[in-house]
Order: sequence, then structure tokens, then C-alpha cells
Amino acid sequence: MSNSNLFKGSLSTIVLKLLKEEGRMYGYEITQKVKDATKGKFKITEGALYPTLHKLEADGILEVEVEKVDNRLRKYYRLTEKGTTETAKKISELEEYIKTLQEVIFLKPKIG
Amino acid sequence: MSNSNLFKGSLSTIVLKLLKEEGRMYGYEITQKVKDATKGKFKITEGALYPTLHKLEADGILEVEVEKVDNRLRKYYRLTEKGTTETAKKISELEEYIKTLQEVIFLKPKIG
DNA sequence: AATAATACCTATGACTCAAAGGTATATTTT
DNA sequence: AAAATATACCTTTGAGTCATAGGTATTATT
Repeated sequence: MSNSNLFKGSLSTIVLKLLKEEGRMYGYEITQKVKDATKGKFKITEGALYPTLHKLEADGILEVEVEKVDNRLRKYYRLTEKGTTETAKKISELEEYIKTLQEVIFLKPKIG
Repeated sequence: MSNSNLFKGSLSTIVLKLLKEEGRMYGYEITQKVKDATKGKFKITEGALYPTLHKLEADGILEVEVEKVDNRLRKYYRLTEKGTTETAKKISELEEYIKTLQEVIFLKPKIG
């Protein structure tokens, strides 16, 4: 976990959470949003993001609208109904995980 | 991240934190401790743990004392000096990571 | 004209961990 | 006494996840 690498398993949840809040986003926008929102602490690489988006789409979690802006292609992703359900589930799983991890990692400093 | 799988990247930090608190532990003890302390929410599998311990030892993070208890072998691991430094570093990295993750995941519900 | 920014993409490989198997002894249950 | 469970170690294999490194094309900036 050197540098600013993500913990593996958290990427898709981050993406889904952003889509839940923003309604719809395109890939490049997601990379920038995460970079800005975390002050550079998280960097979603495109090599990780695009395959993830494609998989989520294939799984029926996301749906796409293609638009052309300034002669550049944009693929806007948004949650499907199934995706909305899955997102809620994933977020609460992550919440639970973090809670447990904090209990192990940050608490119980040995007194004796 | 279905079921109770760990986020990849957190296992060794968990192990090091336990050793920091407990002084010394053996492998099997670590698996039980994590299971008990998290009420079964985290399960450190042996197939993941033993190779991790061996790597940490090879990297000079841990050192071993072998003891025979009830005719059974035990390998007690403890942090080296280098390991103590590395552990502090890893824990604060993880702390920082979780803090950032929480900002992304749990905060800023869109208001309008 | 060159560079950076925007916007998409894929192939490859490193790394981490889980699943599944193995060995051996001690304890408990049947 | 036999079977099952618990203790304690281990390895091989493979799935999954992501970063690295490359690629294309357009627009904006220097």
C-alpha cells in the first residue's frame, strides 16, 4: 500500500457513490472529481476505471448515454434501478467493513 | 467485496497492529484473535496469513522464536525495530486512507 | 509548432488474497 | 476404541483488482 494506491475492492464502490450523488458522469469527469475531492490523495487511473465502467454496464448496474460535446465523445453513465439497489448494498457493506477495521486498527491500545 | 472478504492491502497492516499490541503471537493465534475480536466479520485465512508472515520475516519486519508447547510447534512472531517503524507508518497510512475514503463515501449527500 | 488538457480505449502484469489441499498431534465426543 | 474437532504448521493454485504503459483523436494553451 505504498504511495496513493487504492485498497483493492473499493474502486467500484467509489464510482457508484459518485454516480448516486451526481446523477450522471462520464469517465474522465470521474477521474477529475475524485482527484479534486480528495486533494490528490486518491487517483482513479483510466486503466482501472474504464474496464470497471464497462463491467458495471455489462452487469446491468450502469447504463450509458453517448453525447458529443465540442466534437469530443462523452459517455455519460448513470445507475440503473438495479444499480441503485446494488449501490446502497455496497455502501453499507463498505461502511460496516470500515467500522470493523477501525475497531481492529485504531482502538484497543494495550494498557498493561 | 461480497461476503466477508478483506480489502486487499489491509491484511498485513492488521497483523502488524496486533503484534504491536500483543508483543508476540503465533499464526494460529492471529487467526483466532481476529475472528474473535471482530465477531467473525473478518476471517484471516491460513492460506493468506502464513505466506504473509514469511514475507514480513524475509523483509526484516518480523522475527521468529520457535517453541514447542504440548508437543506442538509454535512460531512466535514479534516486530523487529525496523518492523516497529514500518508498522507505525502503515497504520497512519491506513488511517489517512480511511479518512479520505469516508469523505468520499459517507459525506456530501447532495442537497439540491 | 509544441505542449497540455480533454476524452476515449486495451493489453499486460504485479500483487493480494481465498480456496483447497496437505501433515501431525492433542482433545473431545460418540 | 474410533471418530471428530481443535490446534498448529504448511504449499499450490487461481481469481480478482488495480496500476502501468501504451494507444487514438480533438481542442486549448503556450
